[in-house]
Amino acid sequence: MLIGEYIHIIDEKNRVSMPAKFRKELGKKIIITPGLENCLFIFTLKEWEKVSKKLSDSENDLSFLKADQRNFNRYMFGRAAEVEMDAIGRILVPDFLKTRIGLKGSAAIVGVKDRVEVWSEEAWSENKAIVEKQAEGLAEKLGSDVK
Amino acid sequence: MLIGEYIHIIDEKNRVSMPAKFRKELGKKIIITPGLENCLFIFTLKEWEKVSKKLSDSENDLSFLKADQRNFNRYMFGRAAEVEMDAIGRILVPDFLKTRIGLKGSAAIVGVKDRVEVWSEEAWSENKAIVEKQAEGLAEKLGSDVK
DNA sequence: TATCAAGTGGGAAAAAGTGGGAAATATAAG
DNA sequence: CTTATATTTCCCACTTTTTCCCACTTGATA
Repeated sequence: MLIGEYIHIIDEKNRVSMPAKFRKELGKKIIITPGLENCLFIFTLKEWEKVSKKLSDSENDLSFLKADQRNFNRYMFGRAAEVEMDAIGRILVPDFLKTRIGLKGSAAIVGVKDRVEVWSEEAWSENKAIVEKQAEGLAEKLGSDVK
Repeated sequence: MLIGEYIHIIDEKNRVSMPAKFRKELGKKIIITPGLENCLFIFTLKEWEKVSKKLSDSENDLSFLKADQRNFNRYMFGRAAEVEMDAIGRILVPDFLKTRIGLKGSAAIVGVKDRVEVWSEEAWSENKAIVEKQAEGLAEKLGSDVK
């Protein structure tokens, strides 16, 4: 399972180290796409397989209008890139994705179960602050509900 | 069952000894996450399995299409870490969790049935004082009620 | 007092992360 | 088509962090 947050540098060559703890699960090749809320999504090839199948499945219950769905698919597929890690676990972030989330200097690499998210450090801490407030109610469940 | 409180030092390498009495039940690998009221939760892998299954929408492969779900998953998984005990029962507290609860110097390690909580010593004694007061009131109420 | 278990501290080795140069490839110009 | 220039890829080296191991201390026990 991909969990935890790591702050890594993105260098002048657009390289970012994947946390060592993620590497085995991610594999050599990964898919990177624009995400939601100003971050990027990274999927394993396997996970991407699932996701893309679901997204393009006309039987799905996404309750999108067709035009919306087409546009969303353009968004997800049109800007997805397959990237390969180098020998020491770094990936190359394509320029248009980097620009899209205003990435420079430090990036937050966050494991979210089956996917990895890439944030600019600032955006990540902002999002954290917001979510923390919202999540207090939910978090209560975490402590007491579970048996 | 995990019970009792222990005050242990967190050293400059962010290591904390798990109380000897907890070690067997916790196992070698544990999951540590932010908890409620400014403490950290430690779960066994088994317990974590339950918690995460229950709280994340794992039945839905496209849970990332829902904003609430996205943020909750970030909250759940993004700030969790799997850590392994060293040969003599210490764990490494990730920096971002240590910072979150203002941990330094001494930590209170508290068994709460099937999880362990980690507090900064000060926060723990404050919390204890509050709870104790509440408990007195509660007991009094119970005593006078039952007649 | 000797012994054992638990907790603490620290040095050395290994791993992870970062930076940069050289080789290979691609792009553009003549 | 060839040469020159820029970009990308590959590899090596440095630095920092993490991990592993050993030793000391304390307190309880026999």
